[in-house]
Amino acid sequence: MRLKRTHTCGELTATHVGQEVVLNGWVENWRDHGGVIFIDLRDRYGKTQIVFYPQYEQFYPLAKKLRSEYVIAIQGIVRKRPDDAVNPNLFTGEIEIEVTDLEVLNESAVPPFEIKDYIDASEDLRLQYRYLDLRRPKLQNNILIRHQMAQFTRRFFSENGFVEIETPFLTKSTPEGARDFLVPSRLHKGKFYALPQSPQTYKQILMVAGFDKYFQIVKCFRDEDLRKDRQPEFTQIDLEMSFVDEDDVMGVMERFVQGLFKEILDEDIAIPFERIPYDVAMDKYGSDKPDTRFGLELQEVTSAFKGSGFNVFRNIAEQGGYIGCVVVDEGTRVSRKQVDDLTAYAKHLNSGLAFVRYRNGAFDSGIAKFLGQPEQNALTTILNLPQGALLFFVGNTDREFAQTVLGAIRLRLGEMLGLIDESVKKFHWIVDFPLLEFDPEEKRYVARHHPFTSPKLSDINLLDENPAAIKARAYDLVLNGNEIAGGSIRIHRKDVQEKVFQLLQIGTEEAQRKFGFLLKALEYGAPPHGGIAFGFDRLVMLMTGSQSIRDVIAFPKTARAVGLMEDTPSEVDEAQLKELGILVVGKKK
RNA sequence: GGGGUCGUAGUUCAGUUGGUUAGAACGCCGGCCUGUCACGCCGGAGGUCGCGAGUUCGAGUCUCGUCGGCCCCGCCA
Repeated sequence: MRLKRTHTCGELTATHVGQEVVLNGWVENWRDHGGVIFIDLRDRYGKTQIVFYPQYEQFYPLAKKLRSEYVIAIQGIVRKRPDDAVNPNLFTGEIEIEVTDLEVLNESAVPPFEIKDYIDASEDLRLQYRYLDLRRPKLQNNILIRHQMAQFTRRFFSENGFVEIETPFLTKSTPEGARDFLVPSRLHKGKFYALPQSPQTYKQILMVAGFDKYFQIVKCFRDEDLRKDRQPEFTQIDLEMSFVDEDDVMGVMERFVQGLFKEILDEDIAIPFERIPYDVAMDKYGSDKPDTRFGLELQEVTSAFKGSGFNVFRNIAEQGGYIGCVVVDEGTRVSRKQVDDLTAYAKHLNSGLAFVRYRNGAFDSGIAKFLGQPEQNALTTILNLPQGALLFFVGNTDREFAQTVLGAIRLRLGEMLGLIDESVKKFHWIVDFPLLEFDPEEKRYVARHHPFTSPKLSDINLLDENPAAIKARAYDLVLNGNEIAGGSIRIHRKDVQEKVFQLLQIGTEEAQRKFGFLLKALEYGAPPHGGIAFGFDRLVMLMTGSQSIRDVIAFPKTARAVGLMEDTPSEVDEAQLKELGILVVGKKK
C-alpha cells in the first residue's frame, strides 16, 4: 500500500485543522451530490467524514465508484466544517478531510446485510458472516470490553501474588459432572483424552506443589446442551489459594469485583457482599441464585391447608410436603390473561399453579370456592393480606421443587409488573449449600458442587447417618439473579476424600483409576486450600448489557453447537479415522 | 430427548376467508443533483414463499413430515 495512515478515523478534531493526514478504513456510507461526494470512513476507532471535490480530476472518477465496505486509503487536509454542517453526534464531527489523494486498497462484494448498528439481520446470517457482524461498532465494543476485563484480571491477580499457570487441554476423562468432549489418541488406539470441564484437579495439585496462589483465564469444555448464557466451550477466571478459609477466598473476590466494576464501568460497588444461606434463599426466593432487586418473597402456608377441603393441597400438607404463596399486593395490576400465562408457564415446568383474589375481606375467583373458613382465616393471619391482593400458590410433596417453581413464577411476576430496577446491581453470596443431592435416576448421592468439596467440619459426624443434611464449604457469587462465580474449600486430607467417594458410591478401585493421581498427591503434604471460578463470558455479558453470550464471544456456536461460519462439526477423511482406529457407527445421514 | 416459536426479494418484514400478475422499506443497478451525514429526486432489476408429500378446481395461506435459527424443560459437579 502506498498511503499508510497517520491517524485513525476516531481522533481528528478542530485542533488538527490544517494538517495533512492519511486515513485508512472502510467505506460505511457515501453521499454523492453530483459534484461533492461525502464518505463516512470507518475503522474500529470511529468515523470520519471525508470529502471529494470534482477539481481533483485524477482520482475523482475513482471516488465515484466507491461502494459500501471498500477498503481505502486517503491523504488530505483536515478542514473545519462550516458552522451549520457540524455533526454533534460524531466525535470527529467538527472536521472533515478534503481528500488530495485516493488509493483503493480492496473492493468489497455487496455485503449480505448492512454493517450499521441500526440495521439488524437474523442471527444465523450474522453468524455465517461473522467477520462482517464483528465489524459493527456494537460488537467491536463488546470484544474490546472483554479485552479490558481480561487485562484487569491479569493485573489484579498478579499484583495480589497469584501466579498464572497453564494446565493441559489434553486431559483425563472424569466421571461426575458434565459430559466430556473426547479426543482420540493416535499413539494409543482405543484410548482417549478428554478436554477439561475445568482445571479443578490440576489447580489442587498446584497447591500441593506449593504455588500457594494460582490463577488462569482458561477455556473449559462441557458437552451439554446450550442456552443463551451457555456455550460448549467457555472461559473461566479460575483461581486457587493455599492456607485459606472461606473468608479469604470471598474477600479476594469481593475486592476483584469491586476493582473490575470501577475500572470498566466506573461504578462503586459496596463490599463485603451479603451472605445468604442456601436454605434461606430457597425459602424466600425459591432459587439458589435469587434476584434480590425486588420483593414478592415466598411465604410458606402449608399449615393453612391441613384438613382443607381443597384435596390436592390437603394431601400435600398431610404428606409433609410444601405449599408456598407469592402475594401481589396490588392484584388488579395482573390481568386474567396474565394469570393464564403464568399458569401455562407453571405447566411448562411440570407444575400446577393456583391463585385467588382477596377483596372486600373475602376470597374470590380461582380456588376461592375450595377454601373453607379455617383456611381463609389461616391465610389472612399468616399473610397479613391487604385489600385487592392476588395470591399465587404452588404445592408439592417435594419441597425444593415447589419452591423452585414458585421462584420462577416470582421472577416472571417481577418482570411483568416492572419491579426490576435495571440500574441496580445486587451482589450476594449464597453459602451453606448441601454437600450432596440424591440422584433418583442413579439411585445414589451425587456431589452438588464437585466431589472435592469439603464438608463443613461440624457436619462431619453426619457422614454416615444423614448425608443429606451435610453442608458444604461452598459459595456461589450471584449478581442480579445470575450465578457469576462458584467455588469451595477443598478436601485436603486423603481419609476425608475417600469417605466422600464412599458416599458418592465411587468404589476404591474406581476412585484409584479415575482420581488416583489426586488421592496420591493428597498423601504428600497437601495444604488446606480452596478456590473459585468465574464465568468470564457471563460476566462480560452482564457488564456490556448483552442479551446473549454469543454477543461477547468472537466466534460462538449456535443453539445446536454448530459453527455456521466455518461449518463445524464436519466429517473427516476415512484415512484420518483409520489412523485413529475409529469406526463410525450409527451415523445420521 | 421433549416443548414452543419463526422461516416470503440481498436484508427486515406485510400478505385478508384458500382465489387475477406475491407487496413495502432498506440495499443493489442506471440517471440527475456542489454541503450532506440513515442526503434527495427519477427509473430499473431482483421471488424454488426453507424442503418434501398430501387435501383441493385452485395452497405463501390448510394437514403431515423434514431441515434450519432462536427460546425453554431435561441436562449443565
